[in-house]
Amino acid sequence: MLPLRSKEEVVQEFRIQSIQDATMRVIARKGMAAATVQEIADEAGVAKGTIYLYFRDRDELIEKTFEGAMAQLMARVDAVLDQDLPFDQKIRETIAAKLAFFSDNREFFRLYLTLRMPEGPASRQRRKQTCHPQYRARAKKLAGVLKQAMDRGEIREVDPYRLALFIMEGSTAVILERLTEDSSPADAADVELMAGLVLDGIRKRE
Amino acid sequence: MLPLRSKEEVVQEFRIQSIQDATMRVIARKGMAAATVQEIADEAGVAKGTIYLYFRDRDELIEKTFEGAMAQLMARVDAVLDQDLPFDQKIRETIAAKLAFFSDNREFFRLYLTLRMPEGPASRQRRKQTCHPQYRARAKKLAGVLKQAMDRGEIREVDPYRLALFIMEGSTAVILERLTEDSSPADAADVELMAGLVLDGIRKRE
DNA sequence: TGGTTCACTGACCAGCCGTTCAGTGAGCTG
DNA sequence: CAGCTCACTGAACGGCTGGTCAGTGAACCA
Repeated sequence: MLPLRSKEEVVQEFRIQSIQDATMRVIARKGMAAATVQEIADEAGVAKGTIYLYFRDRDELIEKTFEGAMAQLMARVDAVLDQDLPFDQKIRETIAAKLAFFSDNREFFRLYLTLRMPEGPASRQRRKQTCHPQYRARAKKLAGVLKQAMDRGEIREVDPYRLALFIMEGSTAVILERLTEDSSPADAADVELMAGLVLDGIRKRE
Repeated sequence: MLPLRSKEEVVQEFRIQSIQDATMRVIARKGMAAATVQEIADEAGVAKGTIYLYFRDRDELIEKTFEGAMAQLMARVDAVLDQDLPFDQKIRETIAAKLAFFSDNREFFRLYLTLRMPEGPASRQRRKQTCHPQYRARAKKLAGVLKQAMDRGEIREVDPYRLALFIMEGSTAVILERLTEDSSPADAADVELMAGLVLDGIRKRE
């Protein structure tokens, strides 16, 4: 019975994961720019050089780390959007999923903040462009769902992409605020607050 | 007849302004972290040392620059909020003011993005904490206006602060998108899109 | 058990950038 | 015009950090 992964592969994967986890923790503490390779190495319990066995350079490390975490969030949201649910339920669950994700990965939210938008044009950055990855892709996906609802006449017609941005960013802001207050009021109430705003906002005018 | 400002003061003010303008341009081009003092000096047409005659260090330079620009935006928004207008008009004009400001200072919006939220906890940052200044103050001011409208029964009751955040960030996202597309569709339409969403979203339920 | 491999280590290096400060010269003053 | 002032300059400095690579030793092999 052959194992699916060789022992080496398992070890390697474990290392990569440890280092990425450490990266997230350090960035959560210090912020993007101040996170040094040395500190990440210390946090991961390895030598600095080891990191360069698994990642080409600091930029790749951060990019990969971010992509990994982002993929998790997207997977959760996509799971909701792809389900066959009534429209308003999708909105509610999308928001709830995002909220749950940020609660699970409190530390991650700073990384998210700093990477959501690119820092400058591709040309001539001190640190090579550190991706703002599937931000648009996510917005477009939501826009698609909204468009469908418009076509079915469930909500009124507006520019779906801008509406998607408005919803995404608005709800993110509230969610982040919720995390910044260390208090943790009932999640459900927050979801209802936001979903209510959005759904009333785009309801057909009589 | 004594001049209100001595010649020296005028020159000094001019220098400070040139340097701050240059700072904004460089940050707009390169992003926050990659903006070096040397390049700012070149852009302003002065020697690197000169900058240190007017600003304690790089952090103070960036902070002051940001505060200056921010004050402009706040002044415009405050002007609207303090007027004696019907509530929905205030929402519309607030959004319009923000849109106009970002249009006038396209370059500024990157600075805004990077500074909107703090990068990390005060402790042990490579660059000393580079302020996220009156973000909360602005949100609270808007929250106050919303609260008044609730008290007067014009809109339904929800947590005013979170509502304010939702509106601010949602509309900012759309405005930034508008600036990123180089196209410049009619401003009025965008204002109506957002104001419409918000106003319907918080209208009293029948 | 001696040999070989190779993941891992961490001292070291090179370059970058914020900050300083001795020097310069334009402009004022007596 | 001599002398002084002081805003301004930019070469030099020092600290920091990303990236390197010769060395180490545990694990495996023959």
